[in-house]
Amino acid sequence: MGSGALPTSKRTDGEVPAIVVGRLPIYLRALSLLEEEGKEVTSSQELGKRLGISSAQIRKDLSHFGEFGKQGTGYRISFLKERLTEILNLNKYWHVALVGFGNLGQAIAHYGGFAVKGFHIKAVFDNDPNKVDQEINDIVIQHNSEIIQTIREENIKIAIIAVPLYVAQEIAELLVQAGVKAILNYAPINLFVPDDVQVQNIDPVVHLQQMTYYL
Amino acid sequence: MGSGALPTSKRTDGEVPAIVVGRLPIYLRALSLLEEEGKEVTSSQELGKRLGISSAQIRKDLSHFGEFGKQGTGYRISFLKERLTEILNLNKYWHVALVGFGNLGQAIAHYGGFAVKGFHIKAVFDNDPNKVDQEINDIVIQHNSEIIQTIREENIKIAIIAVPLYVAQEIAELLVQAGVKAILNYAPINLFVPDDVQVQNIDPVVHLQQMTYYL
DNA sequence: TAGATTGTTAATCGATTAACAATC
DNA sequence: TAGATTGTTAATCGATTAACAATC
Repeated sequence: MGSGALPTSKRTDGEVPAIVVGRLPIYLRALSLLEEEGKEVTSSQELGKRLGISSAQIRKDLSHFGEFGKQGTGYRISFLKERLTEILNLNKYWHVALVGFGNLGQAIAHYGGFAVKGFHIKAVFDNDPNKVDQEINDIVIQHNSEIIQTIREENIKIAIIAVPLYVAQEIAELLVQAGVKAILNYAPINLFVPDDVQVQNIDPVVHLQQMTYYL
Repeated sequence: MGSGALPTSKRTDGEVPAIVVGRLPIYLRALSLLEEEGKEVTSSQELGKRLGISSAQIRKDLSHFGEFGKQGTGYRISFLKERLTEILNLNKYWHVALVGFGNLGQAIAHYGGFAVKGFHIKAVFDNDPNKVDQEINDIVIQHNSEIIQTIREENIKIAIIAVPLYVAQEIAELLVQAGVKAILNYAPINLFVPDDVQVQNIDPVVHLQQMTYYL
C-alpha cells in the first residue's frame, strides 16, 4: 500500500487517504458520461449532484492532487479527465492475469468491460487438466503450476482471483511470489499478502446481505 | 434506507451506522469458515486477526445489537452465527429479479453463489426479443415490459441490474414502481431512487483503477 | 484463584462539511 | 461590474482505538 509516488505537481505523497483515491475512479466515470452528453465544462456542484456527494468533498478530494478548476466557471471536463487518468496511472495498457476458469472466471474472461478500460487479460490459469490448453480470446489456458513462470516472464502486475474459497490464499501466495502487486479477489475470504501488495475484494453476496438488514 | 426496525433485544434503532451493518456479513463469513474448521468458540481477537480488523472494533460493532459473548471465553460460534443471520434477515428464502441477460446477466444467472446463500433468482428480464422465452434454471425470460406486473405479482423485493449504462436509470425506476426495495447495481452509474430503496453498486473496474494508483 | 476476554467509556484520530476570501 | 465557483481553513461530525472494570 501507498508505495507509489507519482510525479504530479502537488504531492507530498504517502498522504492521500485511500478513501479519497477510491473516489477518483467514480469522478472519472461521471466525467466521461458528462462528456458523452456533449458537455465541456462542469462544476463540483453538478458532479456532486450526479454522484450523491457534496460539492465540498469533491473539491477537497481534488485539492490533494493540484488545482484543476477555475473560479467562477468550474472544471473543463476534458482537462480534468486527463489529469485523473494520469493520477490513477490509467494511461498504460495494463496486463492482467486471471486465475480460475470456472463459472465466475469464464464470465470475467468473456466480459468486455475490462479491456475497454485498458485492463487486458493476458494469461489465464486453472487447475483442471480438462480446461488447460483450451483457448479464450486467443489465450491458451495454462495450469496453475505455470503461474509463477508465466507471470514473471510477462511482467504482469495485476491479477484476478476467481478460484474457490479454499485455494484462494495459496493462489495469492503464488501470485505474490510471481511479482503481482495488485489483486482483485472474488473469493469470499480475507487474503494475507505483504504490505506492498494491494487487494480489493468483490463479493456480491455481501452487498445483498447488507441490504436485507433494512428489508 | 434505515426503514426497518428489527425485533432484536437492544435496538434503539435507526442508529446503527451503515458502516457497521456493512461489516456484519464479513463477520458472518468468517464465522462460517471457523465453524467448518471445526472450531466451536472464537474471540474478537481471533476474528480480528483473520479479517484485518481490530478486536475493539468487532466488539463495538456487535455491541450495537446485544451481548453475544462471555468474558474470559469469547463467543460461541454457532450462537453468534445465528444471531447475525437473524439480524441481517438471512433466515428468509429471498426472491430476486435479474434485469439484463447479456454477458454479465448470464454469468450472474449461472453463478451458483447467490442461491447457496439464500438469494434465489425467480424472474429474469431482457429487452432483446431473441432472449425472451429462453429458459434459464427453469425460469422463462420475460421482456422488460413485464417487469412491473411480474415483480408485483411475485412480491419480489430485491433486484439485480445488469443492463447497459444508458438504460440503468430507467430500469431502476421501473423496479421501484414495482415495489423493489433493494437493488444490486452492476451498471457503472449512480442511480437515483427514493430514500426507502437501497442501492449497492458493484464495478470491478473501479476497484482495478483504485489499485493502479499505487502501482 | 489466576487468566482471559467481554462490553463499554473516554480519548483519539480522521473524514466531512460549512464558510469565505480569492478570482475568473 | 455582478455572479459564480474555486481552493482552503476551521468547525463539526463520526468512526476507531485504547483502556479497564466486570466477570466468566
